[in-house]
Amino acid sequence: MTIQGTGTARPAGRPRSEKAERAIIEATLDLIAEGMGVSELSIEAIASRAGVGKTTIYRRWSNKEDLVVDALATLKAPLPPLAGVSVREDLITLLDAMRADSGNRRGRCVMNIAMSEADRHPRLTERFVERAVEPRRRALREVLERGVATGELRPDLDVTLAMAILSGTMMWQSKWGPGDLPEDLAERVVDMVLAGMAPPAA
Amino acid sequence: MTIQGTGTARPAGRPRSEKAERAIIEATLDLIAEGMGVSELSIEAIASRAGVGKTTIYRRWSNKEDLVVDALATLKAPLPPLAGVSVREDLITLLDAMRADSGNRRGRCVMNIAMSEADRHPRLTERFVERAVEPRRRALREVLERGVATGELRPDLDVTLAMAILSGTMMWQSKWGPGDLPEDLAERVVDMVLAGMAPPAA
Amino acid sequence: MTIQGTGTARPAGRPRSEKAERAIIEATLDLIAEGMGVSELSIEAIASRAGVGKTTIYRRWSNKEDLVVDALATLKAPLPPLAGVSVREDLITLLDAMRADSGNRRGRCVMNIAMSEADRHPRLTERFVERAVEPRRRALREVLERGVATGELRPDLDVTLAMAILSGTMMWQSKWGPGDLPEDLAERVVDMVLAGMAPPAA
Amino acid sequence: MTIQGTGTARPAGRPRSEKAERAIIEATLDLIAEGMGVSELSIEAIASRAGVGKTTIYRRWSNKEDLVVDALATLKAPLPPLAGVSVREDLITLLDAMRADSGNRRGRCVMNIAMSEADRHPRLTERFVERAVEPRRRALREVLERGVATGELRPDLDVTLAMAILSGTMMWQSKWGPGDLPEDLAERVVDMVLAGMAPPAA
DNA sequence: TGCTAAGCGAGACGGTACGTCGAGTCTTGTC
DNA sequence: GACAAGACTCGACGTACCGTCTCGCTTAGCA
Repeated sequence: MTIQGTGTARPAGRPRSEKAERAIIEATLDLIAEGMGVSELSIEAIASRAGVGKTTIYRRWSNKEDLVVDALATLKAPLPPLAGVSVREDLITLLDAMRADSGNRRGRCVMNIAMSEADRHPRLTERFVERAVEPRRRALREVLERGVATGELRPDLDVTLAMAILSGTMMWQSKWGPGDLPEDLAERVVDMVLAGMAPPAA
Repeated sequence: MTIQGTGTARPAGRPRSEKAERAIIEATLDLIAEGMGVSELSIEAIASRAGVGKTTIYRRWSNKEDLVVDALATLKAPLPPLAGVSVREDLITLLDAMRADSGNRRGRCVMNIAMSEADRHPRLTERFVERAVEPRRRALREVLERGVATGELRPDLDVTLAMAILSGTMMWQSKWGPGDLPEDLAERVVDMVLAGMAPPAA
Repeated sequence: MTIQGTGTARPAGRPRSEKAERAIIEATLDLIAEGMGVSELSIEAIASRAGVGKTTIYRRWSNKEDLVVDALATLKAPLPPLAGVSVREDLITLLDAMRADSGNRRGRCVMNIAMSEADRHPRLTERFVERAVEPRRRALREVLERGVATGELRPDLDVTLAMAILSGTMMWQSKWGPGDLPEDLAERVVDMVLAGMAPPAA
Repeated sequence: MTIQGTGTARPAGRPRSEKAERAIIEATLDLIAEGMGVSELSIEAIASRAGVGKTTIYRRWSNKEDLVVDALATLKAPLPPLAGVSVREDLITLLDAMRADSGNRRGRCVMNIAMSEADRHPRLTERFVERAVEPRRRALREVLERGVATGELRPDLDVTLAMAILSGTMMWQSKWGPGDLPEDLAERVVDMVLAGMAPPAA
């Protein structure tokens, strides 16, 4: 009505409280980390733990999924910087980051949510893949393709399949493996798998 | 007094209906296959779809977890018979069974449930692992150890790690790979991975 | 089929157990006396307290009402014998029987049931009135009419109204009056009411 | 902090809806009038008929009794004004109000409930007596005592007993008498009973 | 003495209502 | 106009009985 629009129009009235927003996200992650799935998670519990009214949540996110996606997104560690020297080292760096991500309670829950709610909440999965999975996938692909180019890996390598092997192994380990993954896990995986990816004679 | 006890004494009263039991399991699996997680799943819906009173469900299973475990357990395909000739062939057979298991809607849901509810419902996971995961793990281990013994695989092979690579790759593919997994997937995985497991010189 | 009907045909098979029947009635009355209404009363509770299967109850009574009617019917004290000398004495006798009937836990409950379930369970009421109320009403009417005939009561007495006054007063007392009705209550009521029923001059 | 407290501080949050409250009471009375006792009465039915969630009922009344008491309390007609001229006229006025109260479906049900649930739901009875019975009892007592004072009634009258006679007669009639009580019933009762209460000689 | 038919206790069956909890929405007064 | 508080309708929870239905066993008279 009286928005004169000097650039980004500041809406009338009291601005939204960033403190509330942070409290909501934190409460959500806490509850997820305490073992709740998207469905066990109760908006009422989040509101209560965050010291916030339910309205304040629904004003920002129209449903649980959206809130969960945003909460999980704040959690993923940034991609580690790659040395770019050898393929082996870069792979170990990447896989080790995955191991670390799954090493703590929260990270493990992120994976659970991501993997389990796939069929149930397609939009959640879609957004999660876009934000968290794709960047890692892209980095992995780049390293492998570089390896093929530099001759560190065999020229006929099925890069997609190789990605599946590397990622899948790490995920499987963090899911079904021993509670605390050994520190040199990434190294050992890369070494074993690389053997099948190395050029025939070398 | 007049219990003659020919082995297991039949308890007094009307015996439980096997038909009802089957209907409940079927309804549960149907609903899971339609995309419901353990939490979205409503006992009321199961009862209604099975044409059964809620009491009849609660009489047998005291909570949702127990029911879901029993339902999932009826679902897993039996282990495929192994030819036992070459390690490569047996591995392909095993991995292909995993691919098939995950190829249909129900199988995929089984995995989702199993993987997602792990932290949330520890008893569910425990029982599921015991019934479904362990037998497959054991078979895989046997094949690999046989390969080491016969010299088809390198003598210093880390069998546990190899198992993780094989299983993880298949799981990852069925989770994040294309909708319909290619028929020769198992073969390609085995071939690539075997390269790193074969004896050094041969 | 082979009933030859020598008088009352004994049906084939095991005869019904009188012990069970008595136990059921007793259990029913116990539970009513413990403050349950026709609706709070649960067949399951009756069966359990009587040490009897539910079938055994339903075989005899097709619904709760019928059972309750039969149970209550066993409870009413028989009408007291009337001296037949003076109207005043006979009235006191009758009213005192009503007082005694309502003086104990069970009797009071009978009245509660009878009065409360009237609109709800018309058939119950109907049968209860027929068995328990009518005989008393008839006795009262006879005494009053005899009084009119003998001149002990005024000739233009509205007998029906007089009955209502006498009965109603007793019922009201047993319902809203003090817990233990005074022993001479009937006498005092009759005396006060008779004053209005006596012949004008006398 | 900022509660200025102009008398009774309004509690935080959305205030309770009076409309819902009225709808619940109305639905309750409707169902009672349709012949349901306290026990047949289902909260679910009340909620559904009132177009209200069950929670909204349980938020206000913690059990059926409390709801029923409140519902019945809204029903009782206010005490009729008394002319205060003659005892006879005032008694007729009071008794006629009782007759009218019991003349309609709802009123009759009120009495049924009140009388039947006495032993079963002591708190219900207690509160009902306090709200509905006591005021009438008090009015009746005052008229009778005035009559004794003015000499319209005999000086040695047992007022309590007289009250029982008058009230009991009316209740008995409305319970066991003909469906539609005659219009002059109160008059006739008072006249007959007064005869026994009038001063000896006059 | 053994057969047949009904009664018996136990208890499972498909249902209905209970009283509780949380979802997502709406409605207050305050900031 | 955002905020906390909390009432709103709705629907699932797990429990208790309903009245019906098997079960295997008992109890009688008739053969």
